Amino acid sequence: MDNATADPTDTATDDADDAITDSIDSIIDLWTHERPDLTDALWPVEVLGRLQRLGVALEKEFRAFAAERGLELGEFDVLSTLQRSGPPYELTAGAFRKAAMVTSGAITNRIDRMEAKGLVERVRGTEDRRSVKIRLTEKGHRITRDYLTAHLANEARMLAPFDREECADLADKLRRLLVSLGDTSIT
Amino acid sequence: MDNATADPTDTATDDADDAITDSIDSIIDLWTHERPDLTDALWPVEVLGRLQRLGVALEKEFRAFAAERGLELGEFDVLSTLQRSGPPYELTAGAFRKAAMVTSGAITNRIDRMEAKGLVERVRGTEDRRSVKIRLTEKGHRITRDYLTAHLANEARMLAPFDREECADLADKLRRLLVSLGDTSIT
DNA sequence: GTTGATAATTTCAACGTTGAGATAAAAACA
DNA sequence: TGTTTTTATCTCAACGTTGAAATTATCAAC
Repeated sequence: MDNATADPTDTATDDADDAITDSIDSIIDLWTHERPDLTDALWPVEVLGRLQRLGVALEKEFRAFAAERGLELGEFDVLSTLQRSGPPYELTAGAFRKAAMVTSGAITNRIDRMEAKGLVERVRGTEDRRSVKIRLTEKGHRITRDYLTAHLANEARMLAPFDREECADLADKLRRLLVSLGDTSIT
Repeated sequence: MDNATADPTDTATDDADDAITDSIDSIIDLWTHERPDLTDALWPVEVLGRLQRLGVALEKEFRAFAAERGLELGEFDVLSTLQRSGPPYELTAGAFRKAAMVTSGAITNRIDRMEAKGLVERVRGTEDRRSVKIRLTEKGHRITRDYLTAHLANEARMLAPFDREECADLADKLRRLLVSLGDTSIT
């Protein structure tokens, strides 16, 4: 709900421009008063502060959505990565590590749990026996299919404030930022 | 830490339009082939998938930046929240909980560590003795000041691909999304 | 074939967060 | 006054991730 200004001391701000503001506007407003010397250096916060906060908010949203369906967020990540890889619906642990941006220990842990749940199964590689293929089970397949439709509908709902053109423009800018941070195509 | 995969194997892309692609483009491409029935429902991923991925990437970036300076990411969060609150540079634990979007246990833990480091000190409220004021120490003040300048410079560097108008447009859209997700300021 | 280097995965302790319950003080009501 | 409800913080076990070390397998060179 309300962030920043835990104190009601902001009633002094009189330059009211009735625009709807979010928590980052509040934060920038506080900085402007406390450190006026930094006013001209605060502009990156308008973007990166919001991205940071959206990251936390979205993760919570998606985690709750997954929990309602008996899944951990990282587990859905593995399931959907497997399904979109296409037949035979199996990938190595290393592939998951890159796709999910987590360390190897996290992947081993996730696969352990998901194997216990019967969502995936480990298949030792026939050629390279160092690698282990993670294969989607029939149960995992079914759950992923059902989940995916609901997930996309939920995402569409979250983007209701935007029309398609705005979404496309937003997506383009976010892509440029991702690329500049080194998040290039996986394939 | 390798989200590398930046192999130049696409020097001879055959069917793609020469646009630079990121990991989300790859993911959407995979879905389009594996689940063509969902093609028209994938558009939210262009935005939310990128926001999710940017959230992870930015958190890693900021965490590494903090670690180089001997701070946990959450600790810098507390420090800067305190400093921008202005004199007397003290806030309650509850204020931090809202500002940082974390649970009470996390705040207690952070304050414990930061108190041990001498960055903040607990001051039991004189009026309401349930609440505990967290006050910035002189050492905490100094560290925050130094950190902040470097942090803003780092953020500006990350936004180098954009001009100011693009940043403003991006910020506006992100604000709208935050507000629609309930991240509003005091009205 | 044996050695050495490289590669993929697993193990495991340390760490931070979660979330429910405990503790304690203040406020509301009798 | 005493009782109940509400509010603020702390406690603590469970959980997932990290990151380095260990394990096991492949490959290259001799």
